[in-house]
Amino acid sequence: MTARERGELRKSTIADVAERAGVSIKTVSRVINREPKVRQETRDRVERAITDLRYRPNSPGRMLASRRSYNLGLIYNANSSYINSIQNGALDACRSEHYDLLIHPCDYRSPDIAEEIAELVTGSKVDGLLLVPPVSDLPAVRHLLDTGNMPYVTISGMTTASGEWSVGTNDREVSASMVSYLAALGHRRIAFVRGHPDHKAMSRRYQGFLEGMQANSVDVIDGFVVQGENIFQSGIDCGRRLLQQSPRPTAVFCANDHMAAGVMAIAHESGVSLPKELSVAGFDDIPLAGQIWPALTTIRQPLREMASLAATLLIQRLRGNETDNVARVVDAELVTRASTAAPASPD
Amino acid sequence: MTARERGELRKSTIADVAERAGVSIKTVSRVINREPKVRQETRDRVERAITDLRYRPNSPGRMLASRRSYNLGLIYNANSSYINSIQNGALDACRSEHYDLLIHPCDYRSPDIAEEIAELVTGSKVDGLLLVPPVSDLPAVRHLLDTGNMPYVTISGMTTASGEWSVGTNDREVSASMVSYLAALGHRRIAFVRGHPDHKAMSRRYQGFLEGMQANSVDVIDGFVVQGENIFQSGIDCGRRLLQQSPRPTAVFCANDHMAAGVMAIAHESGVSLPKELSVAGFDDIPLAGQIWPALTTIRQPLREMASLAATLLIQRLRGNETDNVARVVDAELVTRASTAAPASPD
DNA sequence: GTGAAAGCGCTAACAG
DNA sequence: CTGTTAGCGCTTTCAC
Repeated sequence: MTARERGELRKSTIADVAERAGVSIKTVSRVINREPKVRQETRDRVERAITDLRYRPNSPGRMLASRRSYNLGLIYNANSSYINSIQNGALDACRSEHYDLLIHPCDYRSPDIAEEIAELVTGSKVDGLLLVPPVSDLPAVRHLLDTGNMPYVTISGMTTASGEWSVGTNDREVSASMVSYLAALGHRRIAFVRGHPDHKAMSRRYQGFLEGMQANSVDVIDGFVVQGENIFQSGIDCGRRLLQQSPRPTAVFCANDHMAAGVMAIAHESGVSLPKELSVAGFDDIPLAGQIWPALTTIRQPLREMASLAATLLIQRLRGNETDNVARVVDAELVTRASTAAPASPD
Repeated sequence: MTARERGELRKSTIADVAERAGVSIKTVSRVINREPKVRQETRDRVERAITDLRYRPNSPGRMLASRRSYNLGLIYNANSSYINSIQNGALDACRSEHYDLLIHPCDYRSPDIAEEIAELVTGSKVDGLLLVPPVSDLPAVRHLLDTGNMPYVTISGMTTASGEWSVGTNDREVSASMVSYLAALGHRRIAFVRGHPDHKAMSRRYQGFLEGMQANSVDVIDGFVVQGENIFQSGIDCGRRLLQQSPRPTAVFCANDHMAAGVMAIAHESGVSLPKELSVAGFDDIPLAGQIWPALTTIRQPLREMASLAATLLIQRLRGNETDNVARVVDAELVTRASTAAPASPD
């Protein structure tokens, strides 16, 4: 009678299982790890013992012996509002590959951020890293990734460094297509609210705006491009500045949804009717976009899918399945809702 | 010359540090773990060696030997929209106590959810659990917690079981005070949108609504209490039903902010002006609440603080600092914004 | 197919 | 205050 059967608290170990099944611990290990070379009859016997004893492999023991944690580390800036989707995507992949996710928010202005990240890998808490901007764009972090010999994949990062493992999206192209959409509605006075300068993706969106304007032969008007900071309040501020222009823009394209919500709030407050007098468009398609009124036309950045793909790539990398194409791009798509319409009085 | 100094990839171990500092590995261990009884001079020497060798303690080694993971597991339902605040709160506490957070979303309808959770603890991946409803309210999970001998703290859960480690909030009382606030504005036709029946906290909010109505001698009107499901769309549905009543309610109190946003959207769409013709109030104070227009009057549920407290309690529990008062309550507070006002034509 | 032996890197218990 | 010894529970290596 084992300790377990006597109702004692001691967890059963691989040795208990081996004894009960009448095999060696190595064989139990093989069964646990789904190794092929075990006779079916033996496998069954071991599995029965495992069930009977309610055996569950001890994670630290396995980690120590195998030198793998089966954990991925998700590194992000502490107050990112996008982390939810990314996390969910990463979890989607982890779940199917039997990995766990250790989340590690950090202050991207902290001086020893690279040290902190390195410790996760060097201390064997995680096998690899998933990184999100702006943390992933920091020089110190770049240097760590380039030289530190640690498996990683970035999500939505700079995508400039060659050989970098990354998953990105087509910010620029799709931003241009938003401008085309607005132009097709008849807008000629189109404003743009730029995103935070520390986020490289934001510059790409601005580039896309410029390209779209040019492609549609719409002039970029002085004072119609304003600098925001990605948050709601800066949308309010930028919106106020834009509404003071005369003539006003008929459409505002914002580099993210939070700022678009701010622009809409100030428009409401100023008695500017949406979308009749002002069309507003955002970028990201956060949940808010569908829940404000009028519902926001935006661009769905497939963050969850991107993160899932990133985690899958990372796990492949950890397994040594080297792939040639390590920089992947997932397409974003235009989502038209009620916040955009033809301008009331086309030029 | 050590391997490290030769630029090799092998990570240095406690033995390397001991050798370099001229002490035993046990002394190095003491320094790492901040144990008191080490002479300052020795400590300095060890610390220098650690720096020189870029030594970082191997987590699995320490986990295996100490039988602790220094990880907390955060268990929540996969598509919870509140998890962000909770996660951040838990991380606040973890960070200062040198714990890491392993996140574990699950499908609360899954039959083997208890097994899944048990495995985290039994497999020594985490030392203790932080649980959020509805997962924490499931009978199978309750049973596991009651009998499984695993350290845990629930957040915002049932708070009925005595002896349960929990952090809750005063949903009922504060819901009543929202009614008092609306009544003080002059509202007499107050509607309520109930939350998802699987969430116990939602029933408490409804109870609070009823109590508030009674305390203010306001009648609960037939057809003014409707059943929602916590999500935006159900707010739209419930709002539509309420607006069809005649006379209409002058105020709608919703059991959460998502539903309040839905009510506001359908009001906008129906040309009902907010807050003049209809006041809307929510519960939770999610980021959305401040970003819709008009900004939503709601109740700030201090989820982040609650989670931080829960994690702190859990860590105390893991350290054996038994506390008498294991059920804590953190007060929620009324946040008045622009979505509520005196009714246009008081009865 | 299966097993025996040797660690993985650390801490616990105790000895000094 | 410091060191020695003996594992923690598993995988790895290699032998059979």
